[in-house]
Amino acid sequence: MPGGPPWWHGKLRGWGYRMTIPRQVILDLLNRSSKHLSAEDIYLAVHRTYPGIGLTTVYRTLDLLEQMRLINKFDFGDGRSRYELSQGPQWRHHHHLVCTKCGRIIDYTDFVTEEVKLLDKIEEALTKKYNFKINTHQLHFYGLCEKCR
Amino acid sequence: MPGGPPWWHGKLRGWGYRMTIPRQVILDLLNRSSKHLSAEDIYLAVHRTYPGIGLTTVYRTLDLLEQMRLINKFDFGDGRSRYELSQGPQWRHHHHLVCTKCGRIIDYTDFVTEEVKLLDKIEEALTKKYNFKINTHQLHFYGLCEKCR
DNA sequence: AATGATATTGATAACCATTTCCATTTATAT
DNA sequence: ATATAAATGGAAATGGTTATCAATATCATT
Ligand SMILES: [Mn+2]
Ligand SMILES: [Mn+2]
Ligand SMILES: [Zn+2]
Ligand SMILES: [Zn+2]
Repeated sequence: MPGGPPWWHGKLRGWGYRMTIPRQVILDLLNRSSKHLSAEDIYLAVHRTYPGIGLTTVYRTLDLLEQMRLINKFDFGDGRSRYELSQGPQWRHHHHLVCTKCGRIIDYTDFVTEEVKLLDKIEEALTKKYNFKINTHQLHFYGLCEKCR
Repeated sequence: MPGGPPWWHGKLRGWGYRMTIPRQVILDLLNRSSKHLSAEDIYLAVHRTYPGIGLTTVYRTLDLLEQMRLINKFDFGDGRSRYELSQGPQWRHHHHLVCTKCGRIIDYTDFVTEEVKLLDKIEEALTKKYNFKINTHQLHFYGLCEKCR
């Protein structure tokens, strides 16, 4: 691993948190994954190399990273929360297609420019009208994927 | 209650289901409410007049109505599912503002025309590109409401 | 490099929304 | 009215997530 500490190293310190092995390992996994991982997914993946890391710590770390807004937390309706890195080198703003039959999730970036333009406009108007400070948004399309339709 | 059976009466029969008292009562409550009710909310409200209706039946009925697409099921992130009628006399297409502090949910209809126009266009393109049959969508803005910001 | 304050961890148990089970009741076609 | 399958409700089970707490690891200070 060349090139000094990863990009998120300073973020944790900046928020006054310590840089621990579980946090590094979990962040590294999320950084290398392009999937939408559940807490258990992460626990199992991490467990192969670091059997000492407990599920509780996974949950705690995910909560922490979500509060720092380093990751996004989703509920796609399958009974468990799922997480993805919200920023980083290869990150792009995107939304989701969710198959209600098999649970497959497709990231799409088509039209995001147009979407984000409209959403920004809406955000601004809603902020004024309802005096509501908007931090994030989620747009999900639900339906049947190629295999399931 | 003048005017014959309510508008949803035929729907259940049309799907081959029986019209039972719990189903009538739950649908009537959802029809009269403008809130986003949890299963427990519904159970408690219904329980005052019909103490015999059990929580299990509430869950079962909500599942049924969701499958029939008479209601929408949401997860706003507070650990329980919430439901609203998806059609009916006073229904209008709308999206949601969710306060991450107090859980307040605001329905808004501003810009829905523009939104829906763009979303329809996106839906069409995504359907083609990913061979994905889209049934519904959800757009949530998360932030802090007037009181909490 | 050793120290000490305290942030963090991991195992276990608790929590709680939702499901499963199954005997009983109810709706409806005949 | 009767028969039959659908629907119900209470109790117990399930499963993802959170609370508890003693043990451990981090890191500013020495
Ligand atoms: Mn994604
Ligand atoms: Mn609504
Ligand atoms: Zn599918
Ligand atoms: Zn609020």
